[in-house]
Amino acid sequence: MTLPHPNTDQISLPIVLGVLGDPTRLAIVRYLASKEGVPLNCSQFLDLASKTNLSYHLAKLREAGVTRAEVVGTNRMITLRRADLDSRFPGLLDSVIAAAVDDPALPAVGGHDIEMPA
Amino acid sequence: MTLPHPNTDQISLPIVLGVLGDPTRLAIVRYLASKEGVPLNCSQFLDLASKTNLSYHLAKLREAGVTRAEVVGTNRMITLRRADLDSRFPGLLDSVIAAAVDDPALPAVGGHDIEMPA
DNA sequence: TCCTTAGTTCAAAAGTTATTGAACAATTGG
DNA sequence: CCAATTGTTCAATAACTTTTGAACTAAGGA
Repeated sequence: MTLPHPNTDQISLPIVLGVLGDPTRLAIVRYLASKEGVPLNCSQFLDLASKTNLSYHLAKLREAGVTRAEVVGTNRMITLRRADLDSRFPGLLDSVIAAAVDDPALPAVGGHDIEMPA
Repeated sequence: MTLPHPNTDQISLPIVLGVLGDPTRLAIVRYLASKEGVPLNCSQFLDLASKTNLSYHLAKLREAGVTRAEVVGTNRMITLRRADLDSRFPGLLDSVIAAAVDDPALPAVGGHDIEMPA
């Protein structure tokens, strides 16, 4: 069970820009960047949209080549395709993320802090 | 007769990305970047779309803060708002343009060379 | 003034994207 | 096996975007 992803050389500039031109998806990318290395499942993003709608936005990000989704049990572990994006469009992701970090208009993931189980 | 433009601090990241996520508009921006310093009028871009449609795309770019349009007689002289974009989103425009220059899928402005009057 | 050039505006049509809820599938833990 | 968890798919709808042609404005040159 693997999900379809474009190869690095198939990643399209206008498609990536179009996909990032949505506040929900930009918020997802910003959060992924802030947790780089930590694979996150889809439920992390339920602050941003309904489950169904997240499935849609996460599929857009994956199909554009911005994220990778690995199936682990019933979870999809989502990561940024940073190395692929950096090699395809040098500097682009860094500048987008830097700008997104400073954007107060973007919705936030996890307004309340992560709870540790007791 | 001046056209409405956002202030630098009103330029929105998702709106800019969304506006650039269109091959016609990305081709316009790429061409403007290749002719930086030279103000171009709208007719330069008629290779890319009909006059009416260009008016629409150029308005989108202007309203997003990507370009500036100055009214000179019956012409609108279009320039990239590079300094404003660089200050608002450092590195973003450079990386987008660098990637766009290498993108063979984008439509070209002026497939034939500019004709000098005899 | 009349004609041309440059570009806009408007309304309609076509196309695309986002959002929803209900139903579904697959894995895991009890 | 059963129930819960995780996420997808589907069809419908709503909302937005793109494209078009016809009509228009405004400036400039003959």
